Amino acid sequence: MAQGVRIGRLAHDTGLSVDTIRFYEREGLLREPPRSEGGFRLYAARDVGHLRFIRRAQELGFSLGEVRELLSIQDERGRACTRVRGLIGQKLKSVRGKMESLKALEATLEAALDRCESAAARDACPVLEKFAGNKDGGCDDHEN
Amino acid sequence: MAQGVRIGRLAHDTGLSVDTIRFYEREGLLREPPRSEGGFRLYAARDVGHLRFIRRAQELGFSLGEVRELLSIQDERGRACTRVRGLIGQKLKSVRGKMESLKALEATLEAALDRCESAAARDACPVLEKFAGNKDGGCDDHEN
DNA sequence: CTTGACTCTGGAGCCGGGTCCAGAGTGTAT
DNA sequence: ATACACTCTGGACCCGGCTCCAGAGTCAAG
Repeated sequence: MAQGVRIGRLAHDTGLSVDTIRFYEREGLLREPPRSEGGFRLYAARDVGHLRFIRRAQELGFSLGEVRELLSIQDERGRACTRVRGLIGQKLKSVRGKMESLKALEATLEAALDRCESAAARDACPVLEKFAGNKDGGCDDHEN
Repeated sequence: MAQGVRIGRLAHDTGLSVDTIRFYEREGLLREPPRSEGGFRLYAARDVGHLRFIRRAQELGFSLGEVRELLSIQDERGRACTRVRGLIGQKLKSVRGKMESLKALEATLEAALDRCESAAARDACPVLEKFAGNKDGGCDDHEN
């Protein structure tokens, strides 16, 4: 076995499964590595970094398609930042939107909990009212 | 047609597709509505609110399974208050967890954006380098 | 040389969340 | 009475992101 580690080792080192790595290759996220005489994939150290990049980007909420785009951007250094900035800006916006909504939901759930704890929970359910924006009776009509 | 609107109208009013509404019914997210003589579903006004609830919860990142759970919480208000309280508490916890991660995500993205903005356009993109966390050359070794 | 772990390929399967379709029936406007 | 839009059912299909499998080949240790 000349240069490089086999896929199992790479999987172990990155915490991914062998299948996932091959899947990423098929999907064009990971270069096709050189092979051994017998056809085994032989990975270099940098592939670990590459896979970590993919995982990190994914954790940041980028889809595999977007990750592919980020990767392709790397090849066109120079112009890269403008586009990266755009992608990140978009993500940031959607993350902030989600946070807004979660904050509202948190408040709603807290209120519901308070209400529940102060016992008189036969009033209209604050969760439904807040969520459904349903003026005509809140939870009451759930007798299906 | 006696009481209620047909599915097309409901779809129009909620911005969902007819198929999606039937799908939600199959999945147990929407009650089975009464039918006309001929078998057409007849929806009441409250179903609009119900569907909006589902959409809103979904937008907040809840899976359909979780939405089903939220709906069941609503149905059990008053009675089973203990259980309701527990479920709401759980939800609150997970909402806070989600907010935590989104906050971290936001910080990361913001930092990335900052770095990006302060870099000269022809340097290697700092975001990509950071992402890769690759000490032996950052983005540079992407010759595939 | 044999054993046993590892890897190969191609393809199927899974989950979530829908979306589309055909063929038959319903409702209503003229 | 007839045209036309709408709705019904059941099932197939799609996408993303994996995961699993069989059957064949590879490699290193003993």
